[in-house]
Amino acid sequence: MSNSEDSQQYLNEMLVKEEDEASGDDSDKQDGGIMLREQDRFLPICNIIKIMKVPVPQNGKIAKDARECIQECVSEFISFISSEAIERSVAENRKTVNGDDLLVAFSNLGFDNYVEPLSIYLQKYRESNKSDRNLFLDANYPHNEDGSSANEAGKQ
Amino acid sequence: SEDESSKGEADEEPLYVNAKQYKRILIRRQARAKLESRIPKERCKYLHESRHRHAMNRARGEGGRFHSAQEKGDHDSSGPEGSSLPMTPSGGVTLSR
Amino acid sequence: PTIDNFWPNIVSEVHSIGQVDAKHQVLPLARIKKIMKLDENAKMIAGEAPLLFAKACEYFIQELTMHAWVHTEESRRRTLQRSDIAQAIANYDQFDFLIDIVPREEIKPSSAQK
DNA sequence: AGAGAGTTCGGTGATTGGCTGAGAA
DNA sequence: TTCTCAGCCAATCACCGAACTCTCT
Repeated sequence: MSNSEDSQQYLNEMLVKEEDEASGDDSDKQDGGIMLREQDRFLPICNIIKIMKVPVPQNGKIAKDARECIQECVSEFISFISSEAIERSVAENRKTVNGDDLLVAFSNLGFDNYVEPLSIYLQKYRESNKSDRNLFLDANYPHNEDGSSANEAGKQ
Repeated sequence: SEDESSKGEADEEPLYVNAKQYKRILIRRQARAKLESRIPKERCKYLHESRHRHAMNRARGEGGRFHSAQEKGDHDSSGPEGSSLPMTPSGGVTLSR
Repeated sequence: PTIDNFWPNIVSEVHSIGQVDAKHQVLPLARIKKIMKLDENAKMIAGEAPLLFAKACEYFIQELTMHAWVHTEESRRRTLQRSDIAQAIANYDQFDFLIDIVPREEIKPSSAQK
């Protein structure tokens, strides 16, 4: 429908943006239905807390301010890396952001520590998906591929 | 070539930041500015009205903790004696396996 | 459990993973994808991208919390609070991208400000 | 072919507040 | 010392993921 006229849409949104909050502070606005809720911008607070408790000692406590702060930081983390990764995928004339774009983005933005474990994780994910598909497809339609009998059975 | 100080810095940000992130920080700042109007300025007390009501109507122990919804309305008031054990969850002994 | 051992432990931990279980993730992939889609330049997103982010976010939360907890202990407290996170962000230049989310002014205690 | 967006659907864990001592001040 | 506030419980229901279809390369 509206694929190539996006620029116009964004300009319209810019114009709509104005000081609209004048009176009342507890009732939320239903302004044309474009207001973002917390569950659209953040990851669930419960999951965040669970992960925060890992490096904190057993008897340690976490203030509410701190939980919400981390919650906001994580969303910025995702957006920050995504922004770089998306730009790379666009630069290579691809419509889809893939895992390799993310890995490059992590590297370019100075998150070098993340690259090795995430590369391994990504590789394992692609392996397990491939093996699942191959087993399923081979059972139904015996396809012949070059070196298709690469079976992996490594488990601790 | 890790040089962070040789940036033609804008007059609005006097702090030096990671050179690898500098450009992206500025781009993200613009992107967040576009979203600013759609973001409520303060956090709401709770996310869902239905879950708020659910929490308010739940049975609570003496210490304010949530308690198993054994009964809703007060029907039993014969003291904590006699039925100290609520019920064995699986009907069997849960000692050890 | 120290900062020096954090990434080596992560690497050995990821090696011990047998098969990646897309199910039972700690963080919901749909929510991660929704956050990525808030970027106006985002068009299509590969399924592996939110999965990678789910892991990366775990690492990020743990590392930031761990750095913050150092300042909690320095102040001889048992409760991690927002100012500890602000200090952690100020002291490690990998966290610079959060400078607008948690401004430097939020560092309350009388401590060194670069 | 394969890969992702947009549905729909059902199963399920994140959401949730009152009391009280841990602990910030 | 004073007094704020985070942990503690588990039942509902909004939301996540799985299974589809459809489009695009």
